Amino acid sequence: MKASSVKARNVKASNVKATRSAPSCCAAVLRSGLSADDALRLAQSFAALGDPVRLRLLSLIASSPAGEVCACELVEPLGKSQPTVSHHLRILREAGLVSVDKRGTWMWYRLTAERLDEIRDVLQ
Amino acid sequence: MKASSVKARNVKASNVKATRSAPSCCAAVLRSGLSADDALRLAQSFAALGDPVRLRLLSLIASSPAGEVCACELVEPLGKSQPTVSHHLRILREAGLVSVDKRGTWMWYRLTAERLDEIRDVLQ
DNA sequence: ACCTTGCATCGACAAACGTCAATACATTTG
DNA sequence: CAAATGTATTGACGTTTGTCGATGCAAGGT
Repeated sequence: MKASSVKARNVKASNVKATRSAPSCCAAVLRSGLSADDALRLAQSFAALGDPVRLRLLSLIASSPAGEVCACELVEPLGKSQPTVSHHLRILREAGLVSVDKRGTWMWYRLTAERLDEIRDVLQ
Repeated sequence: MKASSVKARNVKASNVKATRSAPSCCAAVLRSGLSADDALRLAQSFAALGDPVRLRLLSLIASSPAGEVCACELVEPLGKSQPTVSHHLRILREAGLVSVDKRGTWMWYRLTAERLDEIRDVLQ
């Protein structure tokens, strides 16, 4: 019993700065140890998926026959304002989950399959 | 004021068996349409994964040889307070990502593989 | 040039979240 | 019983997040 309760109480210390390189490796996170830094980066990816509007955005883009969707087609089906949709698309972009191609006035979004694969593998 | 109700003796554990729960199947979300309701439920699961502390908790539990870990062993390695760890464990529990077994004074946590599989499949 | 359209950014606001100290609860032990 | 220990809950706090209206900014069409 008494498992180390008298240990340092305040170890706020996130002294972790020795970021392990090989950022994309971290496969099978659920089987090995996970550093605080790795956990933070990964959590940001999952957080990007942790919103219903963003999931519906991904779904809309994914189910497009052409593999890409103009941003102008993403506002109405979601029932959110245009700035809100733009905001969510930005988060997906920054998380590497979608890429965008500007053609004329239009922004065409498509999924980034590699990133989705990476995230999926983490849960393996 | 979530007014947590029941005292989770054995937690409702996995009701996921061969078939998915009642709501809907929502497999391969990224290929078909996603209703607002489905998106909300799914987003809650991803949101549960969207925090570095919770990812490290899952990692610690997953990497345990016995397949389960006493909550008392999860506080110190995270450098967070006991209430904070308890809070995160609750979120993981409610997301169905871990199950808990109370033995004596101790709470033993283990991963819910089925739920992790479900979530992973959604990204397929 | 003007006007129109598509999209991003800004500013503000409420709601949700992560965190901790204090406290309550439950179980084991003396 | 009482004391001790492992966990959960409460209450409070600062921070982050989702949302929208207003605005800015390109690019096209007239």
